Amino acid sequence: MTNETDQQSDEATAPTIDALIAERRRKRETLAEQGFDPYPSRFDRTALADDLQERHAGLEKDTRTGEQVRLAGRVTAVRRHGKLSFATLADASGSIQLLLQAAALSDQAAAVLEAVDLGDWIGAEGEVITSRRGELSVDATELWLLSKALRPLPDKWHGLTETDTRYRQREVDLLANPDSRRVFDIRFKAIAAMRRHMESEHYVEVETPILQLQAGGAIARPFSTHSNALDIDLHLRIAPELYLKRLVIGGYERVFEIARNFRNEGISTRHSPEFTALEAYRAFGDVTDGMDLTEALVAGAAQAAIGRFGVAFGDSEVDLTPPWPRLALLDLLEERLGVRVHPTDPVDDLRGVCEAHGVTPNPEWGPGKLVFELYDQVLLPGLVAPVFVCGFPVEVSPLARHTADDPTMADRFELCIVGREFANGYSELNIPEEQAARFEVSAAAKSRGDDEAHPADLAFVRSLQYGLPPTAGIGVGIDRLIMLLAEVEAIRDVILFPMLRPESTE
RNA sequence: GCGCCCCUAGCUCAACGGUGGAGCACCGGACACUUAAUCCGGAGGUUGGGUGGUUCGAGUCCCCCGGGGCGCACCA
Repeated sequence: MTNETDQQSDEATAPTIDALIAERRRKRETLAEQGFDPYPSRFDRTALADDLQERHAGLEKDTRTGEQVRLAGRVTAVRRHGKLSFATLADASGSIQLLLQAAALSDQAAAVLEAVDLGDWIGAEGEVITSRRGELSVDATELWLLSKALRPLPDKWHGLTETDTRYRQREVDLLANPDSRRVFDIRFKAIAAMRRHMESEHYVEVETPILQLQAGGAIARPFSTHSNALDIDLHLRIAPELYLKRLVIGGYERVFEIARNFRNEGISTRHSPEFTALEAYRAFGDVTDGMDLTEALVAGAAQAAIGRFGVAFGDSEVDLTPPWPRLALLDLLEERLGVRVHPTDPVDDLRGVCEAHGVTPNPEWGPGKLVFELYDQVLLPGLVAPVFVCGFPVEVSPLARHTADDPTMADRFELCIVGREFANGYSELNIPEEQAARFEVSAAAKSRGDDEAHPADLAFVRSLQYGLPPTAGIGVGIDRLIMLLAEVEAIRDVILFPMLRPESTE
């Protein structure tokens, strides 16, 4: 921290916070003047709070264990009683009480106790005991200030509620709000579990380009940037799909990437401009293997992250216990609409069905897109319990293999839970000529100004000409899965540092 | 992009259009078993910004700007 930065913040904030910071600085300087380093370079700890709590659970009150420990963490509470004080020390594992008797403290410990503020990082050494009231404590004889919190932490009881500050200063949110920690612990446990599962299935984790000449693999508007060295415009990836399939062509028969994707589109409770997806490709598999993998990943993530299959989301209670039904889209639509639709139906008929169910058809939409919109707007919202919806129109699946007996439908599934889509997968289209033809159609649409068309990627077609084996591919929306598991409704609550407008300078 | 709502001390919240308060945190003091410690005293404010408007008087009503939230539209 430089003086320049300090001065800036001094000018930018109200005088009272400056007074609070100045007071904490004064305490730090006092410690330094007494010869105690306020910023030691390291600290060796020998115990974690939760480990002590577990090992000494149920101990009688007023017990001395004889066990000497060194702890480190943040001070979250101090209760001073003249010559006896108590402090709560919180580390990454949990928290434990420090018992601080003036007569037992070293000179440094006494000075640190005098100078300590809520939020400071400290180290403590002492014997594990229980207090007269029976609380497990460390009867400290030594204290070290490890780093001072110059800024006061949010109210320990009420935490931090302003969402703006919670997102902009996530570190403060994390240390003030246990529920925020809970959500991100779920996130990281879920992702770790999925990674373990992929590893156990012998998938190789790979990294593919984020900066791409052409943003392919999905249908979305990309972010743009520029390479100075090459003097070319580039796009941030909207999906890793095409590169992952090229790796399968190259001989990596099972690959996956936990990929940050970027889409220059609307921001909402459910949409973040950068979001995380797990994409996986498995040679010699088809859409059925994709569903098996998806089911194992999601169920395994739930088990690892929250230890149960039941979740309450919004007004819904859902049971994620596998297996989940695999039902044909066209059957589900027939059941829901009372009429059987198919991409080969006359467009006007399909438009009529749309209108009858409150879907306003866009004149540009072909029959496949009309069927898809019926699914998306009419069927999907009612799919609460987990279900694999199988079989989607080729028209809206430009990279998926068509069904053996129906050239207008693709071997593709979507996983639907609580009326939302959580995963998507298909048997990959591996016939170069057919892929080229699909690109031609979509590129023509794109040149007519259709933003929703997939761009033609000739390099990818060339790759397919070297031979993509039969391959199953899946994509799982990680952020939305975490929302479901953590039972939170805003995508920003599961992203550590969500994209926000620039902070106001006023 | 459109509509509705929110922004008051470091944090959490009050204040009919009539002198901006409380709890926690902070400062000084007391206190040897507390745990949202307690008790006594004190300090802390350009009410998101606006030498915009209405009014005798604006935190409060209106307008503009900034940020955020929710809903709708696009999207996963």
